Amino acid sequence: MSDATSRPRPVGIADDGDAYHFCSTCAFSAACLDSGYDKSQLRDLHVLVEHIGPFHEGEHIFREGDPFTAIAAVRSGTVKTYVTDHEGREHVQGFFLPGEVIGLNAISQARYPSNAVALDSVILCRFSFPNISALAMRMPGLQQQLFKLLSLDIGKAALLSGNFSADERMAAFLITLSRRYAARGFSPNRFMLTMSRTDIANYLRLAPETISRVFRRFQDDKLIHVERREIELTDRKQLEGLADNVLRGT
Amino acid sequence: MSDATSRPRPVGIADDGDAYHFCSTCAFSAACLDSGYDKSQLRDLHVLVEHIGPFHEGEHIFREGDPFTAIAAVRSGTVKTYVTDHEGREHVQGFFLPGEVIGLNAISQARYPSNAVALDSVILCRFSFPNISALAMRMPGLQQQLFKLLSLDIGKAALLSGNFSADERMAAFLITLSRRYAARGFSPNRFMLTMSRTDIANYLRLAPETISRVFRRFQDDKLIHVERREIELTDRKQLEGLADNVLRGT
DNA sequence: ATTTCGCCCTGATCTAGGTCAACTCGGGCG
DNA sequence: CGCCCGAGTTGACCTAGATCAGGGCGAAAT
Repeated sequence: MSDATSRPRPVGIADDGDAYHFCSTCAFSAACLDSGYDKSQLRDLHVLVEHIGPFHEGEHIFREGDPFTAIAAVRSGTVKTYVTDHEGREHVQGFFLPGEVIGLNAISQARYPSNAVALDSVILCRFSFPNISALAMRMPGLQQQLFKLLSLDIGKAALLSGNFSADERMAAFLITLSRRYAARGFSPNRFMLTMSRTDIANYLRLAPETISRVFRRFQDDKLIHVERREIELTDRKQLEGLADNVLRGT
Repeated sequence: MSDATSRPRPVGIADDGDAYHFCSTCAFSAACLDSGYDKSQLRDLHVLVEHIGPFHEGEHIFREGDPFTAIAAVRSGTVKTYVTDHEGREHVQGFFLPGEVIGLNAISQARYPSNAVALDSVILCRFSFPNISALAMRMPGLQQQLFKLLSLDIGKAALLSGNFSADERMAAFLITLSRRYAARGFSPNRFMLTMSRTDIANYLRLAPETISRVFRRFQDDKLIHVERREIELTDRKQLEGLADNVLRGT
């Protein structure tokens, strides 16, 4: 999990006593807090976490087939994962915002099954998987957290797979983005689309032209206001309604 | 995880010394073997596993929203998982053959996010999740196995989500079924489709009529021979070729 | 300031697959 | 044995979204 150009910056844990804040954005801090910890565990955490980056736009974090060594939480920026098929068409599998974890689908084959690329400036919290799973053996909360994260991703992948119209898919995409930003304390109704129209298209299984047209129609219907990559959700109710079938209580 | 009509038959472990064979079909026996075990662990296994069923065709194993208590390995039969949307359309999420594990996507919300129904006569190996995850704290191999299973399901879900033609999807479906049967020692080229055309359609995001037509065309092209629910793959090479884009090295 | 280049938008057409309707067939049941 | 019923098939259309082609426009490079 590193490019030639990436510059690893191991940071570990400060010695000033607030060690449990070892990574404010990452999905594991809560688990570690919940679990309590002792001196020996803290030593483990110290070697466990490593902040890497920044990766800049277009830089790859890992590539399909790379040996799996670590999962990583996004600290800042957006990561896109994708695969390329025989005919060279790109299939985008997901976008990962701050706080979300990449690499979980690599565990089963011990290789990353897809490519991960930075869409803007990205900093990661890297966790050696052997180390974190060893640690999970001693911290029930951490094991639980890992199970939850994995289980969550199964559900996430199932969303895409349904049989939905372009409008439904787009609405679900926007609402999901909005909720994820909101969960991290960003504005739920006004944010940047860090990915291109083409990326969105490949993610939603639509043509880029269709993305344009749906945006246009949503805007004409006063559901959103979109300008370049800046978007505002102006009629959440309606959007949620459209997204409902796709998201179903998620 | 039980219907009014299901009849739980706890079986636990025989006292005759070959305790590690506590369930020959389920995905965890290998992990337990690998990990070694001691007397106290065996006591845990004893309360851990429970064979339930048979569920008969159409009988539900769990329903959307049911509180999550256990995962289960299919011992025999086929399980279909699905959700129903606002308009009453059914979205089939997966088919589970002997040896495969259902309920993994319920961990994150502590509720089953979908329905599970028996397509034929089904017997399950039920594992209380609190118990098995507690046990995993002491058996590294078991924890590893659980991580792998979860990770595998993420990848599986991603397959459906790609942007593929009806032919590609169908070929991938058949090849996948074939491989899964083969892995369990059944014939890879001749097996029963335990699900209806409509189920296949809902799974592949196609209309039932399209399933019929693709079957017909595949048969005319000598790729398969299908009669009622019995199918034979007569040109695996070609089918694998079609499926290639979808499966990509899987 | 101008060029260039990569996104993005928009209109005109095309098509894979959906929809609708009619028919077949086999299996359960009186 | 004949009836019924639900699953499957087949053919005739239709439509959502893809594809193709052309053009605009902002940001970086020259």
